[in-house]
Amino acid sequence: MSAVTSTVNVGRPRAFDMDTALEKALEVFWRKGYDGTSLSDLTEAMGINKPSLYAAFGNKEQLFLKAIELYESRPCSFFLPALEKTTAYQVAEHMLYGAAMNMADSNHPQGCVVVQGALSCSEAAASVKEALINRRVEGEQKLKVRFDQAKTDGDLPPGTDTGVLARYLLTVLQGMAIQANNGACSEQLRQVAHMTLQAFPRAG
Amino acid sequence: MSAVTSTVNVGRPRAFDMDTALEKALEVFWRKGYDGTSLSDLTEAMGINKPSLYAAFGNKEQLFLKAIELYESRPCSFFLPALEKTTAYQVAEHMLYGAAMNMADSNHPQGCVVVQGALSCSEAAASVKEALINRRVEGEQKLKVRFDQAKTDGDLPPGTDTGVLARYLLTVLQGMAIQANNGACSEQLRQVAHMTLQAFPRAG
DNA sequence: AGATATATGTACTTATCGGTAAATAACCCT
DNA sequence: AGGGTTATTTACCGATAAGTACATATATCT
Repeated sequence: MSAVTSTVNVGRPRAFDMDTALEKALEVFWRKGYDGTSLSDLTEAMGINKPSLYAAFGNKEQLFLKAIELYESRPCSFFLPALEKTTAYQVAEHMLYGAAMNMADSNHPQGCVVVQGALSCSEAAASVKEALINRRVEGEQKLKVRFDQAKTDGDLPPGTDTGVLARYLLTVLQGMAIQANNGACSEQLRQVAHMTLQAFPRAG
Repeated sequence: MSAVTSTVNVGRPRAFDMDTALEKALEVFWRKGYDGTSLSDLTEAMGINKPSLYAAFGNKEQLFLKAIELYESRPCSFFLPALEKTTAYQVAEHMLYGAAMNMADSNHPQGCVVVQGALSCSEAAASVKEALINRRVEGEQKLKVRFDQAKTDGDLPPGTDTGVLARYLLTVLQGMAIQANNGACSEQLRQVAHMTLQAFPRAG
């Protein structure tokens, strides 16, 4: 009776788990980038055939975007949780050390898929490149807003340019993604995190 | 008589200028990355046909590597010249402000082709990815050596960890490449450069 | 049991990928 | 003018790209 698509268990059940298949797709996109990943790479890693992929996820682009969503909502992600810390300094600290830990973790590809998934790319990938830029810019904006709050909280000096501070932090984080791709280990990234905090304005 | 390939003007002369063709190729690789660039993209931009490209430059991979060589030896490149400055601080300053100027320059693609040319890529691009990683790591090593010199010159405090300092600076520079791709303008990158120098140890 | 609905595997499509064979054109040297 | 050498053009190669048609398999609902 309902006009919306029913979600009852009718028809042949899916033979694979969508979440784990999406995890596999994320892993491939992360390692090879959008242009560098073929559908064969994806179906092989996900353990399904192309028609199943298309039926479940739409197409390559939509699969990529869903993988990015998964990436950002994973338990091991560090960006949004860091915003919850009580002071601006702690936010920065948590973000930088979280990145140092996560980006060089050998349990998954190095770096950050939002940075390296479609940086320089073909015209076919232009829309996903834009989507990733938006994610990065929105993250920077969220951090700026958090720092604005910190200013009214009094844990940042009144004269602080929160936009520059947020951009500086994001620049280092994005640079750490490149460093991780260079082969830098967590300890080396931690040292960079430590130096970065030297430039951070302490509680006024 | 000579055993080496003669360079006399024998045979039909090349109808295009190799240097300007290589500039065009660089521009395309810079904008689209190695995987994202097709031979059609290249031949169209360079104004030549595929056999001419292969005869003059070998293949796609060799053309890419030659384009990178050109990139690093261009007059507007800022990394190596900065190493010539007289103090460690001036080296850092020159490098950071040079990057701010160059990476957001709208006369060419944004960012840095050594960073974004083959970050996450297909297996076909694995060798060029390695080549770019080597370039980045070698740049970092050169900067460390320069800072070691600065330490003996007495313009860095004796306790300075030059490896960390070099890595910190490279991290920011590589992050600035991402920021430029995000659409950041030179002035915004200059602000990041300024903040970065806050964490820099001043002359002891 | 039979109808309906969804998922699956196989095989296919069209387009493009990187790369090349072969014929022709344009130069220098004798 | 003719031979030697190299560049250019056109047309092609096999492989792979993303995406799909279709027949079959497996579930629920009546």
